[in-house]
Amino acid sequence: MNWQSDLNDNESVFVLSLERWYEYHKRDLPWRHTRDPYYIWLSEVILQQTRVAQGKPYYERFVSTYPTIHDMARADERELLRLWQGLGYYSRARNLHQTARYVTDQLDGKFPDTYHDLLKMKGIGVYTAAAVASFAFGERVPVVDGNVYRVLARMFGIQEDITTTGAKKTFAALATRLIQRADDPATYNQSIMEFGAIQCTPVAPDCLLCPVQQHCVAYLTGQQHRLPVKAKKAPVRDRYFQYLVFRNNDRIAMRERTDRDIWQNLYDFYLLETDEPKTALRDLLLPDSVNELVVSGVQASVPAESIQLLSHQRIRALFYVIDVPDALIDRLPIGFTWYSIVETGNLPKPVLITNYLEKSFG
DNA sequence: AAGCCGGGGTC
DNA sequence: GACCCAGGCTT
Repeated sequence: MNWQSDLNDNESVFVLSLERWYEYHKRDLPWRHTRDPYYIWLSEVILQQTRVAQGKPYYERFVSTYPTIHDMARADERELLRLWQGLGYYSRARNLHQTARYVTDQLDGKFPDTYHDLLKMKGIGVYTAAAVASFAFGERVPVVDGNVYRVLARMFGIQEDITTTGAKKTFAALATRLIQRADDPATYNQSIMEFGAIQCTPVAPDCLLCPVQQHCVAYLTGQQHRLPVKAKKAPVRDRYFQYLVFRNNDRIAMRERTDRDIWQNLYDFYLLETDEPKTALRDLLLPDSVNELVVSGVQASVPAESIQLLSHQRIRALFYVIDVPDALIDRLPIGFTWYSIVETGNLPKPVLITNYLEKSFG
């Protein structure tokens, strides 16, 4: 036996062991009872950068609200965004809607059925294309997600920084070779991700009960805690949001966010962003038209403060409630509309805003 | 290649 | 507080 077939043997044992492990340890998840590409796709988009436990209730809600891709295509985008509210990365919801409409209107409702064609859809990248192609259509193409990077880096002792382009090619090539040894490509793809989620976890992997312990370079060399290698991200940026919450009786002024910024297409209040933290209304430099509302109005109580942590930003928000006199209700800045408290409940909003409304007006 | 885009769970 | 999650898009 030459060195190459020996290596292949090792890889085959790894692949077949994972598939066997999966049949015994897999969780019972709703999207594992279907091969309908619409449901598979929906679940995969929801699960992008999202834990199963967080995404599952959203999946149930989407499936019951939009039983077919046609239902989703027909849906109002605002309603879809509201259903997505709280899940984050809202471009996923907008892309979901676009792709649903594209498949319904341009492809006669027939979902693309190859990795190659799936990649062309909005919001479907290499991971999701591979997931749908293998789970729904049985195509032999490997998924490479965060779990796979971790499992492969440990198993094969790969030291490359997984954030680099070179490493992505290394892992993709290895994954492509491995899936050739799989008994069933869909099962293998599921198994390596499930294995990463349950057994080969980021911290405190359960190596002592690991079925491929003796094949794992990291375990055999005591490196499992420091693999995969991943470059540190830039520190989170601090942002200071001063929200003017214009109120008139039981109505509040809100607008849709349209800038190239966080929370696109979600609703919030009049916003002044400052470079430094502020604590008083009089320190804010406001446009004259807005200042008119402020000086003519009555500031209710002290501003509420709230901090929202994103993966890349720390938002420190202050909410100043301004009671606008009836005479000035037509002077709202462009884009703003009065909404009753009840109506604001129907608007898609960032969690920061939802929490604030709940706390102050709920 | 690097930056941007959420929110939540876990240690 | 740090890490990271069934990533993708834009520049």
